Amino acid sequence: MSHIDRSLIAELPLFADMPAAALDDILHEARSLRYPKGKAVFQQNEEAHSFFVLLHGRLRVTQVTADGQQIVVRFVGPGEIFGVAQAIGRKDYPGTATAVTDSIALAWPASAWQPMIARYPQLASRTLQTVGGRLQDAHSRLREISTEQVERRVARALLRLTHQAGRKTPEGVLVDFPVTRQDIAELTGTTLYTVSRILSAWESNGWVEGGRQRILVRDPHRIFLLAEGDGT
Amino acid sequence: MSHIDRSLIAELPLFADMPAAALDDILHEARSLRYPKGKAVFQQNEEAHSFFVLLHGRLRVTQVTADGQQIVVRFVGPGEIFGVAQAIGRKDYPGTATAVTDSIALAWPASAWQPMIARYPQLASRTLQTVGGRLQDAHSRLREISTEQVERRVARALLRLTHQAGRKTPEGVLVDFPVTRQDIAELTGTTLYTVSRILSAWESNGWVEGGRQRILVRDPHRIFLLAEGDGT
DNA sequence: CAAGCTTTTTGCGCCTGCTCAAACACTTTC
DNA sequence: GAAAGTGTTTGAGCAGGCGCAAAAAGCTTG
Repeated sequence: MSHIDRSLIAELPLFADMPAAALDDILHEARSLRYPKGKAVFQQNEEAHSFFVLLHGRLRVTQVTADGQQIVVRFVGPGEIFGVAQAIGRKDYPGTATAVTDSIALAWPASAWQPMIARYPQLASRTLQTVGGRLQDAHSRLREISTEQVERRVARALLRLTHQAGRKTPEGVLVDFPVTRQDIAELTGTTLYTVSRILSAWESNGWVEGGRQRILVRDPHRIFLLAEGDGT
Repeated sequence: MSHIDRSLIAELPLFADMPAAALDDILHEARSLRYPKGKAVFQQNEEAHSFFVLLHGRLRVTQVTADGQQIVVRFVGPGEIFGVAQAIGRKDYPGTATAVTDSIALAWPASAWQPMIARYPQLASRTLQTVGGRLQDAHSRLREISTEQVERRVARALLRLTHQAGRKTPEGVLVDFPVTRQDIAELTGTTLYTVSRILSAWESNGWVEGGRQRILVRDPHRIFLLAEGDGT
């Protein structure tokens, strides 16, 4: 059995202020797994055999409808807990998690969840906060998709992406993982054609710079105004 | 200080299998409050002073956008915990909860949450399941609103309403609290005009029967087919 | 029971954004 | 470095559903 060093997780909010012995105890059941770009960590409807903490990389969580349409539920970044299906009372995963960059995750068997929160109740409490935050995100998206026009929704999605994974460059803020127009369409409830048109228009204004699976925001304030401002 | 009988909550899933002493302990800090139809239990952005369990009645939870547009987040029914803002790490309520029928709720001060889950960890675990369920609902709605046409979304919303609060009558299933066309529009991300047109069309087919703040589903299977079926 | 208010219906015109098609650009593979 | 694969752009046409307006239908209040 491979040993996992507690320093890998000691800094994460989920495990903050936990004694070293507790961290070692928690890590005892964990495996560390590599997911090369494109590989799925788990599939929608698959039995929820594990839950995870992402150590490195980036995942895209999607759901497909009965007729094959897809939406992007969220992107998962380092330090986040994910795949907590059994914690919210599900037997299977409600979505598919796919690595969009080479990723490393810790995995615990689903059966470890109950004993773990029994011994360390703050884990339940912190997971509740995480899930609560996701619920609010989902409600924000519902509010936006219900009431706002596509361009504004795309602006908001782009801002979120830069906050989640923005890397500052001399040119502006770059979304630091591969994102397709299709991804943005599935985040905002529109089509890849419409996203492409909107980004092209912004690019011709010099506000962003596109590229294959690449978006650089040259003028974040401008995008912010599109997202939040009045019609001016 | 008024005493609240533990029999009021002993049957609720949230408190299932808890000893009588624990229930009494939990109830010690609770107040029971009446909300006549139309009164708000709490307002969006208000400081989250309390969390609640609904004993009787029905609430509508809404959010308004900066420019005054509104969406319906959910309806709350008897037995449900709600207003758990502080449990998910918020200082204020993210939405407004309004009684749509005369309602009675138990209220605990927000400050009681941490001690309560420290003493009864299963409360955190069960709240996590509740919030997780809401997250899945929100994702379902996002999926639907992103990928489906309005008529199908209205069909789904109507089915949900009948499952949440349907009363069987000889004529069909009646949604057992006042729902306006506007409510359904705000649930499905459309306008009250479109909802009215759709319900009128269904009514002329004999599948539903409308009325002021009233919807009777005469042919639930038909509505189910609209929601789930292929295009036939 | 008349007046006033809220909710619902319906008509009409229009626009946002979708669909489909085709070309183009960039990467990866052999 | 050609070929194949994947992602992006752009045009043209069209329609689902929105916005507005006005009337009708139900409550409810004095």
